[in-house]
Amino acid sequence: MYLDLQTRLRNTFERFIRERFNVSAPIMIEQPRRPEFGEMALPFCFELAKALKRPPRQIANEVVETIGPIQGVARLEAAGGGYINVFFDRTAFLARLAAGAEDRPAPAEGKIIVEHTNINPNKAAHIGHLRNAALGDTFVRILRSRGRQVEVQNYIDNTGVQVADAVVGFRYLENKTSDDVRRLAADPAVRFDYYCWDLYARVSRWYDEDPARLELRGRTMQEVEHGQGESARLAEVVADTIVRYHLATMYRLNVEYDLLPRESEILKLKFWDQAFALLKERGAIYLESEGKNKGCWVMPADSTGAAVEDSDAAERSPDDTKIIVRSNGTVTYVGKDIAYQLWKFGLLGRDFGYRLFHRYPGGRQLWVTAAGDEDHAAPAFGHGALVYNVIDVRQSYLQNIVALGLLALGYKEQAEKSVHFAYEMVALSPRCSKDLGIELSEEDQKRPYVEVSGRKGLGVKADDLIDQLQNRALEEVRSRHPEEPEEFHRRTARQIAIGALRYFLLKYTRATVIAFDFAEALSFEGETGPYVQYAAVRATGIFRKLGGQPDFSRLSEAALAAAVQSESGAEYWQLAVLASQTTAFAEQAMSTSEPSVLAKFAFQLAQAFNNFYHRHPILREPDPDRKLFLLWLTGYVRSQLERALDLLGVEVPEAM
RNA sequence: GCGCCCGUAGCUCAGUUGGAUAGAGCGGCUGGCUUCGAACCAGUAGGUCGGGGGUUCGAGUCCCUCCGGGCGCGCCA
Repeated sequence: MYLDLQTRLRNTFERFIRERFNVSAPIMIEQPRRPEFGEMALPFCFELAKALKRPPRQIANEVVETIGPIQGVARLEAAGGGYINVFFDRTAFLARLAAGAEDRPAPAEGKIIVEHTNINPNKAAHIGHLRNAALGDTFVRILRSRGRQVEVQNYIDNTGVQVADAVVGFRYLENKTSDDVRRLAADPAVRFDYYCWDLYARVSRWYDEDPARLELRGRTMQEVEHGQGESARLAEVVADTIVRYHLATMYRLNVEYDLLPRESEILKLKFWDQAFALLKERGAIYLESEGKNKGCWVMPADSTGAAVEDSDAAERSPDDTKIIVRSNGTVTYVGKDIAYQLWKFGLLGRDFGYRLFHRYPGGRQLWVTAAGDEDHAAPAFGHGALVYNVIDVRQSYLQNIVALGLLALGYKEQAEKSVHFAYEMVALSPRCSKDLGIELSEEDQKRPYVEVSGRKGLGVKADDLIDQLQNRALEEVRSRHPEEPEEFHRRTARQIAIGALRYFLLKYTRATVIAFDFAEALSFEGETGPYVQYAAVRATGIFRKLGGQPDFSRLSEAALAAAVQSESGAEYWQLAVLASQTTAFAEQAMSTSEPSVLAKFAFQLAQAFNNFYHRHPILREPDPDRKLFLLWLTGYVRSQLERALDLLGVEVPEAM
């Protein structure tokens, strides 16, 4: 609705100024600062002033006088130094909203692959992982709402060093066999992921005490990669068990996946060998014959991961290359990542096998890669037209190298369509570290925040935080609704806790470091998820009291006109027109890859509704036509709040 | 050293490819529950947008420079 009108305006003005002034200019549309300035403001006359060498206000006047009527627009007004303000035909706009008109997404162009979460399966998830998943999942929801076909992948590095470290811990620090660990993992009294969290920190300290012990890690890693023997069996138990924990944790936050591509299959199916052959064949990498990188296969790249000027390989500085294959013949992490990225675009010439891993209660199927025991009825994975990798900003260098690898292979388009969806880390505020009982060095105490470290066991575990939020919410819900059954208390507390958590993680822009603080994260007041949920719940409450939805087909155009022209008409109108912008904000969140704009919008709409709710006692409205209108408006705002929250992955409770 | 990011109210943050009088939340102060349930609403105080130059009709936004902070740049992942 709103978006359609915006598009219509843009096209109309573009055509008009091209015909009248013989210039083409992009038409920016912005939100006026104040409601008296109308619903949309166009500042393009300022731009035109330069080309035409005339004062902007004069151009604005001319445009307003000569452009003629535009469908859906009541009037145009030249304002300020040269703005054109657009005033909608309010009654017509509301009538179309009431008739259920909606903005349609533009036709989609191929599959989008979004990779997110990607937690090393050797310990419990922490708050940093939650930010990744919340951002990734919200972005996916937004893409899907705009008609895009999306495949969500959660990459599992089940043969990497971190898993090897857990194996070292069980095998050499605790003298456990794979059967012992299997029993431990199956013991309902043990939180296996928490157990591993501590074990991982212990192993890291154990290495620090005697660096010679790192040799054991190297050997273990090779055994794990090889896929056979006791270490490999142990690794499988650890990784598989912890992946299940991670999926359960993420499911608490309403996050689901389509596919778990695993490193073990990348190895078994020789993805790297294929990529290596391609890279050599096309000259993307070469064997270094001298210098410190002698014997390594390297790719030209500068220290930011950007391409370097063509020059003779012999003269190139070792600093302008990135090692892809080590001198001992083993491949680096980026090498495998290049292979994986090629597969995502369907460029590798090789595919995984798949088998069904899990069926979510809502019906979505989660598949995992397989080799040997695959199910041939699996859907077609990969072959993306556009790929988003949701990884924190510290991975920029490696993400650039991956894209550069594609470019060096001649896949310019796919290199451009490899998007690093970057975000800043979640760190701990000094106060938070103190709350956790963490001793900080003097140096760390002076810092604005402390980095989370899995190695040190320094961080807030995801499930601990969710539990805390849930307990707080539970207390609150119980005291407010003592008459309701325990089942209601638990369900509602969960919805509120997740609403608070997801909103908290999404309200910051991606470039902002979140210095985690319990007081802020645990708040249910002010700019929080529960505030927005509460606004929607209040609207529900009105209809509950009323005993159901009235028949809105009885809402006449005359009643709409009377309402917007009434004393409070401007208020009603502003609320309605704000609510009608849900899709426009979703579109903006998508095009800027910035979910926070949608979070901010949801809060703004909730705020507007709460104000309206406070000022207008709807059920006591004496005029039946007006009452029907107010009920319609309430229902409409509620539906839009629910939509916005759904895109943020937040549910609306029945009552709060 | 090179590259990227950040610096806006006491605190935490928004600020729409440069636009109209810089906005929220928290905290402070004042007021509002006989109600569609106050997880709420209203009012109020609080700003040389890190400093300095520049670009232009117009700069929190772009450029340069300085200051302060963070993160990258490994035969780790």
